Amino acid sequence: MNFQERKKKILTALDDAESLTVFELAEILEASPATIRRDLGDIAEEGLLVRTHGGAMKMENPALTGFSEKSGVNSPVKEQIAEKAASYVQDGDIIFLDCGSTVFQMCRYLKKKSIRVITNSLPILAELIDVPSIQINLIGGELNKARKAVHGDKAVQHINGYHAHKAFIGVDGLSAENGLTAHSEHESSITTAFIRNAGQVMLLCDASKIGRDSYVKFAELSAIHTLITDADTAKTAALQQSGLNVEIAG
Amino acid sequence: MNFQERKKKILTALDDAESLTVFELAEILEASPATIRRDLGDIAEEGLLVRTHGGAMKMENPALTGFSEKSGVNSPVKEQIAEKAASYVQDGDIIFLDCGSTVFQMCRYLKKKSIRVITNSLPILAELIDVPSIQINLIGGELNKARKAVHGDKAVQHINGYHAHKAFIGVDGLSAENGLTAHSEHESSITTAFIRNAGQVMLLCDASKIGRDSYVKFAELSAIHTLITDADTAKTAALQQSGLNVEIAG
DNA sequence: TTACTTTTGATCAAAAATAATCAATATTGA
DNA sequence: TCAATATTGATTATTTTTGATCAAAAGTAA
Repeated sequence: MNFQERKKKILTALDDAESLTVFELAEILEASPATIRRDLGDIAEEGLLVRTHGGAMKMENPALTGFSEKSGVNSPVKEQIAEKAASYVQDGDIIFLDCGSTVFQMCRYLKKKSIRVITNSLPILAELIDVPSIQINLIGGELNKARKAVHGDKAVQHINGYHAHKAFIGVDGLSAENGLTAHSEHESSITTAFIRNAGQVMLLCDASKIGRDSYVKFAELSAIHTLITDADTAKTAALQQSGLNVEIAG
Repeated sequence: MNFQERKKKILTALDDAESLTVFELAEILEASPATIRRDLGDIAEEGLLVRTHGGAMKMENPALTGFSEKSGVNSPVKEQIAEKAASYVQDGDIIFLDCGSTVFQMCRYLKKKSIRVITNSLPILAELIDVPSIQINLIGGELNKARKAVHGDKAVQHINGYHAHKAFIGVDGLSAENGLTAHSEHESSITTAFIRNAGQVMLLCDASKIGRDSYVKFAELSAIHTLITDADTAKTAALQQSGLNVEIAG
């Protein structure tokens, strides 16, 4: 049985029982306690259960923490990009965090830092709200329930009232010809606002999106200071020739 | 049994009994008094109960735990007030919901309605986000982690950008002499903004707060259209003489 | 007030659980 | 196929939790 299967079974089992011990789970899953501990540690880090001494308890409110359940498996690639991106954040920074699964993965690596986070993403909010060293400003506006994020004119105006040292953003498409593209104006207007009001803009983007264009063209390549990606130099060559600073993660 | 489980049981037990001794809890949880004392110390530090000499008491206004405030602390009185308040909400309404436990209880009774809710409270957000018939606007600004709500200048400015049919608010104190009073300026400035931008203002307030004054005086009685309370007419007489419309719940 | 009782917080040793390490096995990609 | 990588389970060292003990502090009654 692999990790994904065990994860599913553990969460199902915890849904019935309020809480279970490592040994109970070891018996249910026919795996060793060591494996169960590793699994529980990983799942707890995703915020889907509460680790206790000796076992685990069901999360009371997975409503807003459910980015990982929505996007299924967080790919190792996204994690590497997120980790690299997080390494650009220093204590004392004020940063914008866009909504999007790769940016969300940064949370893990931000928890040890002393920073202020300004975001429109509810999963990010849920993930960081219990970290004492991180202060949070929430972007207000209309709530997009599907994306678990805030958007709209009011949100853009609100972002314009802030200035951050760095912005970490995502896109749907990126190419030397068309710059940054998205598949919705709602999203792109928020991202544009982050770009406009940040000192440095870091774009997190996995290889699959490079060279691909979506239909809303919302920013030039020159708006970005650094692209953080897992793509190889062959794919990013055109971008680098356009003067973009590229950082390969992994 | 581990700490997380005991914590849950202690809070549940305290919800029924008003207060319990260390020895009573030790018996209920089958743990030693030393363990109970440690637990009570830790939980008290989180602000979820009041430590007394020899035991613990229920917190009247515990900081909203988690996003979704589960069972925990809803008194029947607050529920009656909340139900009555919700009966003032009609389909199509745009309403402001303040943060505070009584206003939060309204959520239960709002779920069948088709409305737009504008709020600064994260527990309310979490409670209503999955209701398809309710659209939500989130007030943006600085996040107060302890209260799980947004506040600050930006939040007030943001509220000023909206107009709602009705506002449902709470207070810490209410009297004919001093009007509405609060514990903190942060809270009161938000509530003031709701009052200023709503067509009708409904004040949800249990009997214990009537005739009591807190130290930040932030609005006149005349700002309120209807007081919804469980207090008897003896207590509300002075308020009614000042021209306040009083609705008794229950 | 003073004497007496209760409660507490600190300390400590025992027990339980965990994290780290390592070898064996399974999986993946060339 | 083989080499490289990842996963698993066992072993060991470390950490956490717990209950007992006891002096100090807080509460109570005279």
